[in-house]
Amino acid sequence: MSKPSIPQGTRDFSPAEVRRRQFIFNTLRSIFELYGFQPLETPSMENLVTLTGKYGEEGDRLIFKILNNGLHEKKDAEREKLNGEWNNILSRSYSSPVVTERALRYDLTIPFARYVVMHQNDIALPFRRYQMQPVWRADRPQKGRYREFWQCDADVVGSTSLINEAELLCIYQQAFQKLNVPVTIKINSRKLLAALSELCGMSEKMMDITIAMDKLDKIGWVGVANELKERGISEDGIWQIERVINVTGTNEEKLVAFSDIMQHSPSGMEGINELSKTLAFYNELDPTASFKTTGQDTNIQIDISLARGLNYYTGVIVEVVCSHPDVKMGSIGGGGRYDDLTGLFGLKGVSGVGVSFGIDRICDVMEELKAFPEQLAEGTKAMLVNFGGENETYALQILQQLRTANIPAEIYPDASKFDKQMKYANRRGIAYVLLPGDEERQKNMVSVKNFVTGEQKMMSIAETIVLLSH
RNA sequence: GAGGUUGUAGCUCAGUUGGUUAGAGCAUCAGAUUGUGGUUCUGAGGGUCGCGGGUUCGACCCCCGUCAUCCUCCCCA
Repeated sequence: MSKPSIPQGTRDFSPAEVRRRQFIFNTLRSIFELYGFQPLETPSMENLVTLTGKYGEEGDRLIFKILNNGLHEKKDAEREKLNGEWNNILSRSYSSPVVTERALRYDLTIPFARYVVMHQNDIALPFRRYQMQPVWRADRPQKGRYREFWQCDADVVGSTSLINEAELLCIYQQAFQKLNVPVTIKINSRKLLAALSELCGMSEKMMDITIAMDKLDKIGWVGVANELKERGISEDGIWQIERVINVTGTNEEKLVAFSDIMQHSPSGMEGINELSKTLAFYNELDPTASFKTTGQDTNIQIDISLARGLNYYTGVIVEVVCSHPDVKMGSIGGGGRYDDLTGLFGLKGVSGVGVSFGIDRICDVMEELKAFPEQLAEGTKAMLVNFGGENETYALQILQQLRTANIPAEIYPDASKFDKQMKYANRRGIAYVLLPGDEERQKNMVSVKNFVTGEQKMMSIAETIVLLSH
């Protein structure tokens, strides 16, 4: 009598929830297609070696590994070896191809890079693809964090043009506009972060600096300064960082201030130039232009404290957060430029840039904001009541005609009590109930009851089809 | 890896300082009503109170352990 359950961090989706999620998928798909991206799907599992080492130390630990099967066929000697390896795995963070050589995908970017390398002769560069599939992480679940969740990614590989960055910003902008979610799009460059760590005289501490700075929103400058200290950043370094963080104003003003501070850093100037060009391209393409009165008020903001976790980014990085004051949710999307992603798999010199939508969080946010359109509940339009006997046969004939006319319809499969059938139709929210009884059958008609208004009228099948067709 | 929350019927939850046979709403089934639902009334079934141990004359309640859950930190979408 044990109650059934599902694994931690996973969810069932009810019919209504699936419809809401599909609304998001459909919206994104249409935008991706509009911008010329092509669909791609990759397997749920990858070879473990494809994934390890790509997401940093923390990321590696969160990869779901798949136990090898077919082990019972092993010879005794191999089984003994297996036992040894198994104990190793249990005792520490260790993996062995004897025990596990596959893993569930952790994101869509690395499998995409793997795909590009494997199919480099088949694809025309630059290659633009979108991908909407679930990913898995062995994280501790909590609000807005799941072990199985969906990502929708759009990436371009084989082009270093910043037009790509600008287009991806447009995609973010247009998507969240269509989804009715107010957002702030933060933008930064890893090159600025690299320059900043040079400025501090500690290039090797770039990761420490960026991780600490990324918490600015949460713990404030004092908290960040403390963390920087703990991470071994010098007083002078902290002062340099404070100087940069204190820069405010419009994007243009920030870029001017940064170029003043970083004028002697080639990498810093490069980052500034990238951001400036990206924003210039964006202004030409801006899908929200017609909604704006001036160019001043933009939700795309340069944010020097933006870091992004994945360590393969090298250039422009972006992150999307919901800007509604009542919504407390981490980032709902992110992405950036990775100069040498495919290099990890042996294909040098192919630069890529991409963005990702975190569907599950977007769905949670839209739920909270009641941002879904009302009319998503379209399902069965008409239900035929089952009166049994000859009337049942008659009902099936009507049902077939309705479906031929492309009207979503169903019959109550059992000749149950009338009120039970009516209650069922009511609970399902079906718009029309059709009553094919003795009288109707003899006249070759059917009584049509509108379940919203309660009105009922007997009419021919042809008239019924006309009524239900819109 | 660290800290906290919760666990009682299929679901959502009450349950007094620790006291006899653990309750409600919804859902299910049956009936008032074999052609009229969303909104009526009546009745029925359904619980090893997460699991294990302890304290006690007596435990859903107190203590210890354990498992599950959700949340916070870390990290991330």
